[in-house]
Amino acid sequence: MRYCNVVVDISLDKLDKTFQYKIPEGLQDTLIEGMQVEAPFGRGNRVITGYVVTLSDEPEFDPAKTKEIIKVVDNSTSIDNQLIQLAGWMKRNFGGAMNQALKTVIPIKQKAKSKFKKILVLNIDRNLLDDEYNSLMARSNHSVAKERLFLALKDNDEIPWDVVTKKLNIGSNIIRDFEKNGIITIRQESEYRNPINHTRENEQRHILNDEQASICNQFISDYDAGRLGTYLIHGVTGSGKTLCYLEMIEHVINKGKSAIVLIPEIALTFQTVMRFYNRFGDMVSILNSRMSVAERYDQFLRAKNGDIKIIVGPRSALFTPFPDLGLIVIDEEHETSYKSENVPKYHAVPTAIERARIAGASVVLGSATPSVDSYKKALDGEYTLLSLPNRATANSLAKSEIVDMRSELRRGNNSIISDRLAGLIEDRLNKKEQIMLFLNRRGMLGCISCRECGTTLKCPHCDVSLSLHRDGKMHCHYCGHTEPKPMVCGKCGSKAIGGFNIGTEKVEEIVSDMFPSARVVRMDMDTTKGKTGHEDILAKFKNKEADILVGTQMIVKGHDFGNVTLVGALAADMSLNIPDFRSGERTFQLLTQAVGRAGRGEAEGLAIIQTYEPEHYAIIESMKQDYETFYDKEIMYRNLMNYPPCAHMLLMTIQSEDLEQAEGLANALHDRLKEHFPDAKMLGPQDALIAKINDIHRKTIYIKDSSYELLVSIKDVADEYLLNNTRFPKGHVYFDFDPINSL
DNA sequence: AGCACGCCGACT
DNA sequence: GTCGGCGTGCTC
Repeated sequence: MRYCNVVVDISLDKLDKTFQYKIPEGLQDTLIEGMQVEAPFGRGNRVITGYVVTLSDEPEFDPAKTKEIIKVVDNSTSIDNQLIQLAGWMKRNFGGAMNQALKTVIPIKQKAKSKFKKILVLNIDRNLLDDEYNSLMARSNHSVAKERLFLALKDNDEIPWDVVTKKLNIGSNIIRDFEKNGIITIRQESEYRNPINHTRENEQRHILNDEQASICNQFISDYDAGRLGTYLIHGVTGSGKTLCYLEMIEHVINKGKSAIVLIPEIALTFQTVMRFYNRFGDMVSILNSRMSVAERYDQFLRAKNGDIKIIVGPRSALFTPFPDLGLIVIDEEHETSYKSENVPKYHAVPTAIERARIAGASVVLGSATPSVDSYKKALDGEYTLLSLPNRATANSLAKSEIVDMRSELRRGNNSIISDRLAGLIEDRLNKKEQIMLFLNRRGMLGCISCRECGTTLKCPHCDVSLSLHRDGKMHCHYCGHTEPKPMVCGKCGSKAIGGFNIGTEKVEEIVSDMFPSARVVRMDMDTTKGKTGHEDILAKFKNKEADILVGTQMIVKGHDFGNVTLVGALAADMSLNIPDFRSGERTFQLLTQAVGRAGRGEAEGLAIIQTYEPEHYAIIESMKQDYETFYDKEIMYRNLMNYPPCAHMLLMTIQSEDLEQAEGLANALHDRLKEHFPDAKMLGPQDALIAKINDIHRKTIYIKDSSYELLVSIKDVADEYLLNNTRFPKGHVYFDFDPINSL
């Protein structure tokens, strides 16, 4: 007997699992994973729709009670079907279970939920309510539930359905009874709000310059000729990439298609959204993390109904169910936020390309510092490379200098600010110009250690150093654990316990000390906690209410301040020391962005890069703003070391609360894979870079190979092993293909 | 969510 | 005994 596991298309936690059904004779051959089916459900065998998640020959449930599928819902052209196909592709290429992939792609849970926001409305006169109540009480004196509802209605004309069912604990049968007797009516609210509540400004259309026009025309003529594909726009900061996106989108919209624009969450600001809104008006909607599940679902509904044609949002906007998708734009395509942290750990770029292939659409990637992966594909001819080598405005790129912090140290300056930078800050303050100080904190774990015996203080739950905050307590960035800083070292008793914490707070302090007259603002995780914290600080700086802005990567992402003429990158090489093969790429991208912040206005800008490794090519080329040379050197290194994109990598993380289970499972898995794939290059098992997070032990196995398909089949073998694994029930394995941060 | 089952008090 | 009403628990 063949069986299939089905996720039920109902919005409820308790039903958020699979149900097994028998497959009737006639469907044995047709039914595959991902199909939409109708099946009997519950005692009354009411017909529900669901999605087939897995097929199997083994009953997992009492076969006597297992029912049969009714039929396959045939909607092969529907958008749901396209997205299900995409989910299948994601499962195959990025691991995870089919239902996890389905849930990422289709908002199953919310399906019924936000469609009907039900409200009970009192339908009769207040006085009549009392009569009804009294007559009920006369009939019986134990109708407690009805009494509760009457009392609630006495005080409120309208009560939300949720309140009635959950808080008052009144069943739907009673509500229906009230409705039948005309005491109440049920109002269903299904209106959706437009998340952009601003008036549209008069659009001043920019005329494309020659470079911009040329790449737009290439896209347009390809599109009109039916040549769909993937394009990579390599455009320096300020070259007008967004303008090109707008032009391309407009063309596609005029052809009756829709467009998805992906933007890194951090860049999803008011200004960016308004550029699209001013051009396209109510055709545009947005998606962001601050929206409720229901609000986001509303936008998907509007897209499905054709009410909107363009959506702007983060990674998840990729799954907007446009039935007539024509173009997917991914801005700042090198950003790490395009790789999902959750299973399936998909990357938005290849996933967008697959979605476009299914839907018959094109993809446009854009960046000033393209990812090495994408640039290689463009050079190999897999993508079409489009270049915007010049700034659109007259002002040229900022000049930049490298300051060697080692010689600074030799001269006796052990401050985090070099003499050169200090002098320039002084100068700019006098000229009433603004300064940005960018602290590269990537990979910095401002650790606290004993200077006597060298012990560093670690989080008791994670294998991570604690860092000292201004509140005098030590914090763990991974699990949030805090503890007070000890007075003496627990190991040797020395009092010389101190932090090497050079966070933004510290920089702010140092700078304020050095330049007492300067007004300094700081922007980091701590100061942007609130809803508008982000915007508030930026607005303050923009309005020249501050002279110096100190911050982490947040401040270098796409914000333009015309009056900034000096950018200082402190500890530029910090991110070079992360044990990750992409650290050079990351560093180059961050520094290039930081340098690009200077001189966006009339006055010429200058960027100072402070480093202990002035000879590193990532530092030198970012100073020169020379992407091509950086790429050549980086790809040589990747080639030499067999790192992506020259080869592919599968990272398996084996986790368990129990160290022995984690070790045992890792070893067993390794041996099994070695048996099947004796030639595969396998590293490990070993401790993960962070060997413990939240009391969960972590082991890793890396496999490198030039063939992605081989890695996929290795994962399949591993999956099969894990399915039958009974020796290590407490162990879990997570797969990550071409990992972004290989922690 | 939606549906039936079973308990409980009230009434014939 | 039986009837209507309410809470509970299950759904392959």
